[in-house]
Amino acid sequence: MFKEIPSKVSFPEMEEEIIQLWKEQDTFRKSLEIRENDKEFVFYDGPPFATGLPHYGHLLAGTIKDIIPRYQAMRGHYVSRRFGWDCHGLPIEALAQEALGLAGAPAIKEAGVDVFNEQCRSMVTKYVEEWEKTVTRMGRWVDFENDYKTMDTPFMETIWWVFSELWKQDRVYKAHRIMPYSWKLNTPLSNFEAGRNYQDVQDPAITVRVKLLDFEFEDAAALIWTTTPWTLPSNLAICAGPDIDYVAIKDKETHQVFVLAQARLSAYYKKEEEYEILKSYKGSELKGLKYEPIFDFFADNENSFQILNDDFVSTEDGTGIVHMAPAYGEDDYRICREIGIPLVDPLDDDCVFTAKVPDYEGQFCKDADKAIIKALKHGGKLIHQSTIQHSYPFCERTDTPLIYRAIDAWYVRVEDLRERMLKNNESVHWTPDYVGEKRFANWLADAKDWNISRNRFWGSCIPVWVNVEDKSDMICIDSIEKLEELSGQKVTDLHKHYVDEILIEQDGKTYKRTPEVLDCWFESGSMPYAQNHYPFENKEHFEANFPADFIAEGLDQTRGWFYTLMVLSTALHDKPAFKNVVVNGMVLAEDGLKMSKRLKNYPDPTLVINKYGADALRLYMIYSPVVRAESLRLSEDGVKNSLRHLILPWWNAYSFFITYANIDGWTPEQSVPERDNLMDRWIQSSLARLEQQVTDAMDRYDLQASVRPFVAFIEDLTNWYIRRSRRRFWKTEDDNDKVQAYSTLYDVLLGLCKIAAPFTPFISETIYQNLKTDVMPDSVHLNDFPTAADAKRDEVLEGQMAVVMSAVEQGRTLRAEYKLKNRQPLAKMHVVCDDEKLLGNIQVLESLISDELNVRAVEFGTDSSELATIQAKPNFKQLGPKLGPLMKKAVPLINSLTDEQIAAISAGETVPVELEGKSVELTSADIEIVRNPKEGMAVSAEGALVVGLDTQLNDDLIAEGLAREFVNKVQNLRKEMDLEITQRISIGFSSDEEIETAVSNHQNYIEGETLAVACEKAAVDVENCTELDLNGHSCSVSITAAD
RNA sequence: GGGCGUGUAGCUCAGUUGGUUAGAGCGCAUCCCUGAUAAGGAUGAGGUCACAGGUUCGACUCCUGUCACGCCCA
Repeated sequence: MFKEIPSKVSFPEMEEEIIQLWKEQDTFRKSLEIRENDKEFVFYDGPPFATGLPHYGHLLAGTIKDIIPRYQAMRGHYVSRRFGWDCHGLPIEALAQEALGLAGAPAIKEAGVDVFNEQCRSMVTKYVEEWEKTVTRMGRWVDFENDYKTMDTPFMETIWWVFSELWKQDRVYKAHRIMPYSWKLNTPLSNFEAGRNYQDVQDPAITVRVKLLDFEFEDAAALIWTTTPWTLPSNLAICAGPDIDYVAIKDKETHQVFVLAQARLSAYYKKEEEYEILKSYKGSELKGLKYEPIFDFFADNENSFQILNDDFVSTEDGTGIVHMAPAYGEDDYRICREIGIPLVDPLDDDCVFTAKVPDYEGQFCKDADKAIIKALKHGGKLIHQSTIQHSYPFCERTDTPLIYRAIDAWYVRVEDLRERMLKNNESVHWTPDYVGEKRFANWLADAKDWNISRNRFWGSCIPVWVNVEDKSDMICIDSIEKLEELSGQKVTDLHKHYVDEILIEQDGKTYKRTPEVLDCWFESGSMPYAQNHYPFENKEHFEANFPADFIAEGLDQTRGWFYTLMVLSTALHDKPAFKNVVVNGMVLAEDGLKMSKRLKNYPDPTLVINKYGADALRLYMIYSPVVRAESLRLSEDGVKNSLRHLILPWWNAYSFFITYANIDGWTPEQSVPERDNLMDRWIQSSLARLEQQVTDAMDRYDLQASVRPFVAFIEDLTNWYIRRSRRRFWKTEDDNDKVQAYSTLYDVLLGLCKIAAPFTPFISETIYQNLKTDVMPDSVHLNDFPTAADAKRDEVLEGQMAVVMSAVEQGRTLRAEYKLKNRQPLAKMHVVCDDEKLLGNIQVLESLISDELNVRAVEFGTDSSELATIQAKPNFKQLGPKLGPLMKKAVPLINSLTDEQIAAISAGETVPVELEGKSVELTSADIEIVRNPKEGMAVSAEGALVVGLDTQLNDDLIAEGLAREFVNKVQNLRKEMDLEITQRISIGFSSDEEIETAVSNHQNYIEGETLAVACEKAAVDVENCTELDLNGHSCSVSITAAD
């Protein structure tokens, strides 16, 4: 006996039970153990920041990261799945700052880096429990016990090793980075922090003339515009856009010659009469022109004081020529660095001018604006002066304006790796392909050196110790052992507050660690090595299992994890770090906007799971374009739909099986291998097809395509196989056919569980648990994925069935059209097809058609002329290339071919047609024959198949129709009375003569269908009788249970 | 501003190497069936395939441009 299925099933509750079962039986661990000696399928988990609760993006990625490993495990691989936690970086620092009430870097330093870092450490695990709960609830199998944390000492030690490898390759260098800087706090801020306090301010906006040297016009000057006059003493270049149009003009009032962008003329002159255009230039033509330094503090600076070109220049404001002070602007820095202009920074830590600029020494930079403007005016260099109101970032803590300036930074040289990275990327299989071939490849082709240092606290430290006397003298540490050896101290923790205390004394020199920590992307990119503590441990295992077979993350990781993995694996091993990658798109709210806690525009994930179940949510997400990097508008209705559309029908099929198997006492031991019934062979073939389709798609990592065939299969199973086979399970005699039916449905349901197991692990398990025998593995997930599909497929039979289904569909359409309800039997149906072979195929399945459409006989034939007319249509695909431009003329000719001509062509003859004086021979391949039902007949035509219904009714048919009507009403009454399916009854009825005759003529049928021991004309018992309407005849019926 | 992607029915999405009647589900309407019952089935209405050009005998599909949206970068 199978376990009875409760009449009301709650999928979420069922899932909770399965989670409990897996926990008790330790199924995940078992699934690993049974594969221990098999080939590894290597999966890397990209570590999430656990600074909040998981959202749909995580659930989606988690589902993908579950399905593929589950599938690969069932395909016979050992798939270890270690969860990863990203512990370092700003998100967690922000939480710690909040908890400690510290508003910025100086406050942290003041409170003590040790206090702060320990706070971070204690908070990392804050959400771990919730994460584990949700991830587990989604059905994801992942190892939380052997997880890796980026803050673990072994992990951090490997980070040092990775860094040292780059160092050895001379790939690490120090340069600058332009960052927002708080002069009040003496510290750089992250761009993230700077973005949180914008204020509207007024700044001076001045236009300055820069005297051009050796220009074709005398006394000519380029005009530049700036809102930061204090950066002008540090001006080292000016920049024009290469494609922007510039003009040299003569100011009619001052007779001076100015160069500026043509598009900006109107900003400086109200009328065209005020100037004369001398000549036009492209920005590229101005490139290289020298000019006289605005101030002479740095007049000797290398390569300086020339016009440069860059695309960043716009003509939206200013003059179209941009002043460059490389120490104070990101573009300035980048462009000047490319050309080899060393930066100058005459400000001290407080942003006060130093002696390098003696005129303004001691003045705070912004306060010097006035004096600088005055000096410019004095020197005749100021052309225009105004003020501008704009929004500008301020320091959160001190409410003082931030200064963008060059900060010391560490870089990894990446630009020379571009070609190797591109080559390595070619061997990666991306899903979808364009992300790798276009998006990622483009990004690699233009890769910039990677800034890996952060002026923060909670992170892996840059393992470089610098000679306090000579900053160019540095020692790179590659292991704990080495640091202990050089410092003579025991090293227990690699965080900043520990290692900063460690000094190295060597040859009488003292070395102190550089204060920066590493970008946490450096850690995620090092994860393949660091999670294994490579090369300190697991050396062989790592090397045998690198790169990973599979990773999966969101599209936003193109420049994140995917990139850093590629940079480091290319630098260290000249290989990609992963062979296959699935890129998912973003999950949006139903309104197409980002999900927002504030707007509450999305349903809480937990609520959705508890309402519809994780399987439904998994299916919904996977069966959508979001697994192909497109965005998904998540809708609760969609989740509901996947439940109703796939899970419920599947469950109903299973429930049907259990109900009848238990009634008949059928058990798997009674299973037989024979399949005499074509329906049985057909559904097994369908299952085999499903198996093939899913395997194909999964091997391509195409998840959406893996789910799609389930829809068709569930349809086949429920709406054709079971519906058409129900009677085989109901019939009372326990014959061979019935046993085969049970055997088939059992096999199919069991097979379906296995194929669906990676996608819907819960319902698959639930059904499996009830179906499995003692000799089968304890869990569906411990099975091998079915792969014997080829043997079970019968494509001929599948084709036959498709035609039968088409015939039935046409019959249904005709019944609907002629308002003949299915309970009314019809005498005859015509199925006509001039393809005898095809017809023969259908004929085999005659009973399916007659049964389904409730017709007494099906007449098969090859001559459709009585039912339909035929017409020829051109076969465009065939004729198009043959006729070319004559095609249009040929269409009406072919449409009007006579029946005789069509018959001749289809008989294999060729028929000549006149086209523009040319004769064209039409062959059977050139035309398609279309059949049109004759008017006034119940006929339908589709392709080669013509179906006709005999709509004539006689007394006999009407009587049978009434009997069926009678059965239907009685069955409804049984249900209303809540009778057991197997309960026997007695029927008493009273009605007119026609009904009486109908009932008595079909008494056996009625009693058989309704499980009645008697069905007799009886006096009406007013108490227990129900008044029925049988096709217009009234009838009183009373039903009583018969022992 | 740049790279990539997306735009097909009211909604969510399919649509094979270009072939003339562009499909499915949901929703809606009408009907059917009900011993699978949180069911199931059929039929119908609903589309200038974002827009504009081009290539072609023929374009949802290929090319160019425009617009809208998304992701990343600047």
